Amino acid sequence: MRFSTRTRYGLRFLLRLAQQADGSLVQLGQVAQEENISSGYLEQIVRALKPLDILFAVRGSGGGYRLARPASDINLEEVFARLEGEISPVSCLSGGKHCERQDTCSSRLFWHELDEHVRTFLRERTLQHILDAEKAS
Amino acid sequence: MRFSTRTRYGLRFLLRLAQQADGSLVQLGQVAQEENISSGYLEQIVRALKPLDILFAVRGSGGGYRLARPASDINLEEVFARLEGEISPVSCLSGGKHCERQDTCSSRLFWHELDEHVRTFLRERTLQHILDAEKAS
DNA sequence: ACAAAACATAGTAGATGACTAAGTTTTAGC
DNA sequence: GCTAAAACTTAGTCATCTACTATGTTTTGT
Repeated sequence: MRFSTRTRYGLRFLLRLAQQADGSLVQLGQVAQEENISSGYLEQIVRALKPLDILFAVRGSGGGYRLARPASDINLEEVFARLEGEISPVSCLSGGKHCERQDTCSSRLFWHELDEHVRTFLRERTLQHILDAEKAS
Repeated sequence: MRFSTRTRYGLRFLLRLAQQADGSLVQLGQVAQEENISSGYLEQIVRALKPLDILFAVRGSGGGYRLARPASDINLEEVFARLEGEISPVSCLSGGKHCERQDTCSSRLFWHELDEHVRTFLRERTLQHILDAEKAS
């Protein structure tokens, strides 16, 4: 049940942007250096996040990224679903896939509950929550 | 965050044993056939569960498996930890591994919370719970 | 003795994860 | 306009892991 580096790096990147309370631009290359992540790899990850409309990018020299929405308005379910591909613990819960064992499967309900449990946790947590928790500790 | 077939098949096998309310023996080959799982693969999985002392095996002709403890006494955390290898969502939470970013890592606390959230869910759920939930639906 | 079961190890093909390489496009500053 | 710095994009690669298969050995009821 391990999350990929994609998700971990992506989260770190977003947190880095969220830390700029003034909404100033942050360059991807700088984050990559600070966090010891290959910048090429991080670019792929950031690209995967673009369709979510949580990033605002300025191209060209002097450009960079900032959050397109307040950190308190970006929950982790959407982010994770995008980066991880699928959050569901088992494939029979996702997409339109139909499992022929569906009717007799005694564990299906359990997987569904676990799925909901994790989703709810992620949905209720925003980037701002993580920042606040960090400060509090 | 997908669970492997190891865990899914292992869970199905245990549920199959739990269904024998009278504690009668169930053969691995039979379960493999019923559930459409390769018996060789299922054997590996079952072997991984042995150190947990939740299985009682009778060898030789006419042999089979049954649960060594009541289904209500087998929680899913121990089972999953065994089959999945590690439940933790990120490696810096598991084992003695030390992450050099530990002190400055703003997401570490979050990962820890998520880890605990899932573990608690699994710990509070037993094989019996799953059977009961199935009957109720 | 034989068959049926549990027990055990090694090997393998395909998928996936985690990147690297090699570009193109946009824009600020000179 | 030229240059440099940044965002943007695609394709390829290497190693690890998943999900098996193959091939046994050992135990035990009949």
